[in-house]
Amino acid sequence: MSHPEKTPVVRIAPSPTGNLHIGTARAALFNFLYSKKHGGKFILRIEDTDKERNKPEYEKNITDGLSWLGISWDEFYRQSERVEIYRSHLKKLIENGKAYISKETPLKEGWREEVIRFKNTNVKIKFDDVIRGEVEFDTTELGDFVIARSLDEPLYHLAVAIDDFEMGVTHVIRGEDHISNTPRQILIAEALGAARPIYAHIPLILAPDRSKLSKRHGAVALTEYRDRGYLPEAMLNYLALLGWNPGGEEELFTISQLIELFDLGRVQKGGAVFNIDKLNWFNREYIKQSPEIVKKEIMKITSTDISTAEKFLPPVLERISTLGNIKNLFNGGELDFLNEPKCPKEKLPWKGETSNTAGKNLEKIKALFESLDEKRFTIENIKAVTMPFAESAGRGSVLWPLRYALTGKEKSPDPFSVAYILGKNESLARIGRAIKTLNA
RNA sequence: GGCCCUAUCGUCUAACGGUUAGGACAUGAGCUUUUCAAGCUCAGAAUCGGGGUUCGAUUCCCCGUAGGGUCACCA
Repeated sequence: MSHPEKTPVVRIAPSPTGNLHIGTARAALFNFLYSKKHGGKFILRIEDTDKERNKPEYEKNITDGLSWLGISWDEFYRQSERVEIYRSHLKKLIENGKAYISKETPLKEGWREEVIRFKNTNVKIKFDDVIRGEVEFDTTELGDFVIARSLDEPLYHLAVAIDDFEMGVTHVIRGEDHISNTPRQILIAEALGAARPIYAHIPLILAPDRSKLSKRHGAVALTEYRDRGYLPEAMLNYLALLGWNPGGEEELFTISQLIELFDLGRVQKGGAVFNIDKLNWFNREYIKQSPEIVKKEIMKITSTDISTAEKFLPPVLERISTLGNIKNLFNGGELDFLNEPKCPKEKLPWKGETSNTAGKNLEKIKALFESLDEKRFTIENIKAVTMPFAESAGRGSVLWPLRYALTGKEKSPDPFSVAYILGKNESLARIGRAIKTLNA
């Protein structure tokens, strides 16, 4: 199964009637991995035969999304630019008696009085699905289905069959929702005299309620995830492992490793629930490997310089699963302490202790901080000078007032990290103000 | 409803018919601890049911059951 006789030609065929769905993105990924692994060709074909519902911005969203993921295509087509090809095949089908012009009584508005129907031979169609094995349909129930509104207006099944034929597509790797379309397309392909491609129907991506993932379940557009601050490597890795896995216990893979390992035969049969927690985990893993991106984001949000961003990096990395989370951290979140904090007198002392104690402890800290020159004002050194005193006077008694004086927040990173980020002068200034408050 | 597909922890999944049914995410507990986050350790958690085949079924077959997909002059 993983040793095709000929060089594979695969394709992804989205229609520009909506943004790139993550299910389509995953289908594209499987096609891409398969073609790269076997030195084949990957075609992007925009299925825009429905003039009513197509929009150019959706096509852009599709190409943007694929490019973002790192999926590139070898050939690009638009069905709307291929009417001549469909027309000539259609004519031939009619001449051969495989299709015919049919007079109709329109049942719906917009329906034609004349369409082109496929002459169904009412046979049983059996095909071998790489993932599912043998699948059989009785095509009798399909009747003489409509394949075109007119010579210049082909419908989906016709356009697909002709294109797959003309483009030499060897493997059709697509979502399971297409499985019932397959017999129709096989029928048309046979009438065309085309070789039958190998089919592989991959399981659907499901919502938590196990229904087909759709907009009502939240974000389904790939670019939404991009915009929320997921990294393409994380998304790619997660999507690849949804419904497929290489067998071992490793889960983190680069795209080239995925190409190396990919095997259609190991694709799962059942649908896979899209689990945002797992995606977040992947994203955290990749964010940790991309500190430069995080630094830039910090600089943008806090409008500070590179050295401050650098100092913020560790606490930020500990707290985010997406780039989008960074903003919250600095806007009212745990790292929002760059501006001068308001420290009410009653909040400064540790549990059940007096302002007097808090004030005295802060005085001592102040002296300890002053003993460090600016160059030596690092997390390690701050901790080294502070901890012995904190141990003797009581950790909470010393460290809570210190942390609160520096941040004015119930929740924040530890006081040593905060002091380091703020720097010696600012830290001393804040401690000084807190002492004043306590003495007032 | 017809047709088709599917079925291992809550989720993603591993296990050429022979394993104490493994891992990851999530969850819970403990450790650490000034708050928070992180980290570390541990724990709970699954083969849908019933029949076969077999010395032996998660694995193969059949029947149920459940879930999903699809039934356009959309793709």
